[in-house]
Amino acid sequence: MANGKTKDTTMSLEHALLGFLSYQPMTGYDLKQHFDRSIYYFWNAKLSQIYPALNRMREEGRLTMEVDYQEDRPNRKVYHITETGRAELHRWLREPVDKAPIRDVFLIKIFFGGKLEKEEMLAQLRRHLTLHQEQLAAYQETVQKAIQQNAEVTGMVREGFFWGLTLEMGVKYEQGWIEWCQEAIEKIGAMDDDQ
Amino acid sequence: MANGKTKDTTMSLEHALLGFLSYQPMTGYDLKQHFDRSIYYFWNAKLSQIYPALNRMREEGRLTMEVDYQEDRPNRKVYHITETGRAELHRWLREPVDKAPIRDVFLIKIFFGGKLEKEEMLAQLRRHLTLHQEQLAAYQETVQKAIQQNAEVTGMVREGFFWGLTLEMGVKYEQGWIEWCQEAIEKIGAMDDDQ
DNA sequence: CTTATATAAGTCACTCATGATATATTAGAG
DNA sequence: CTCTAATATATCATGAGTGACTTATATAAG
Repeated sequence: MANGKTKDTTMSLEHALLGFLSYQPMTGYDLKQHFDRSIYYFWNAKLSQIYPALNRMREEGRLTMEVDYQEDRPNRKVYHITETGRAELHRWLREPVDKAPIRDVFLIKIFFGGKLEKEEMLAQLRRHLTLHQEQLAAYQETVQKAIQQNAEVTGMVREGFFWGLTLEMGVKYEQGWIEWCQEAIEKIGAMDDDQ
Repeated sequence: MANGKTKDTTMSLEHALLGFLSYQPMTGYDLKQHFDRSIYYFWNAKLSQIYPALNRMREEGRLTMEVDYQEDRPNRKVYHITETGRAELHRWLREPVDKAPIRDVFLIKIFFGGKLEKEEMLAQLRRHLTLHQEQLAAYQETVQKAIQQNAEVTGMVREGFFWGLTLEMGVKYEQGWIEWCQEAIEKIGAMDDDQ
């Protein structure tokens, strides 16, 4: 308790917002679109979380806000990152981070799977296999192209490389689950029915 | 809004507690030990979460509580699963579940990695590679043995099979990360320094 | 002789995140 | 001609989870 200020080492949402605002000024609504179109598969937030976060960061001087008056539509509150904000983003990006805990409800159901009939368990596994296969296909089709296009249009080649890296992790993750589901289905299929 | 009661479709912690209590009656403290020694790598909880959860479930009739008076130690509150509790556990286990979202802070840092110097990025990746290698080793040594022993001692062979399945997923998960980190380090190493 | 760990039970304040709801306008589909 | 989706902002209730703290006693390690 020597340092007094605990501040924050995490605050992932706020830093993700800073990250997008470091590319260009945006409204809360715009930011939500960016989440939904790029990092949604490993981080996302509702508008009800984004707006208070922007206000907090404005109070801390990491952002400034400018009102874009519109006659036919609701006014846009456009947020700009400040130098303080950029410095904080860079500080946070360099800071080491622990690996994320898994926290998967499905694995609890597998762990206590001995309580279920063979067929009930297989139904759960087959359903999950399909979900992961669909997600993999989505990554390889939709997201892949979205990232490529964005990198080309904006000319952010270096950035595009890192966007691609996260996508590759997503692909690897889904492939792992698919393999595991297939192996598990095989093993359970080979089990004695009375066991 | 036709059904009135929203109740719960998730409530994973409560059902995990029911799962362990379906093996044998236990105290809150015992349950915490079981979490820490088996499913901690994909689900865990603090005692401050477990105690209120047990009280809620007792009020709902899924558990009964019996006080085990001790002279030299604090009294033990031993929780027993009821028939209602067993039925609810079985219902929940059969219920289909969505795949868990990834939610990994490290991937946010990778996504905005274009802001960092090549060496800063490599430091992050090397550190993460080590973390996942250590976790993999822990799974293959400690956890593997713990599950095997428990299955043998308790004679829960069928259960042990499912415990093993979750561990295999843990291993696959870590292997995926390790491969990805190695590939990412290689690619970044091969990048032009001025890029 | 002191400190740390294990056993055993909790409470309380706080953060993070979700879901529901409100308000206001326009463009487009049925 | 009505209804829905999209644009844009925001509040409120609730739930899940963490961390700090409290109260005891027994034992093991330094």
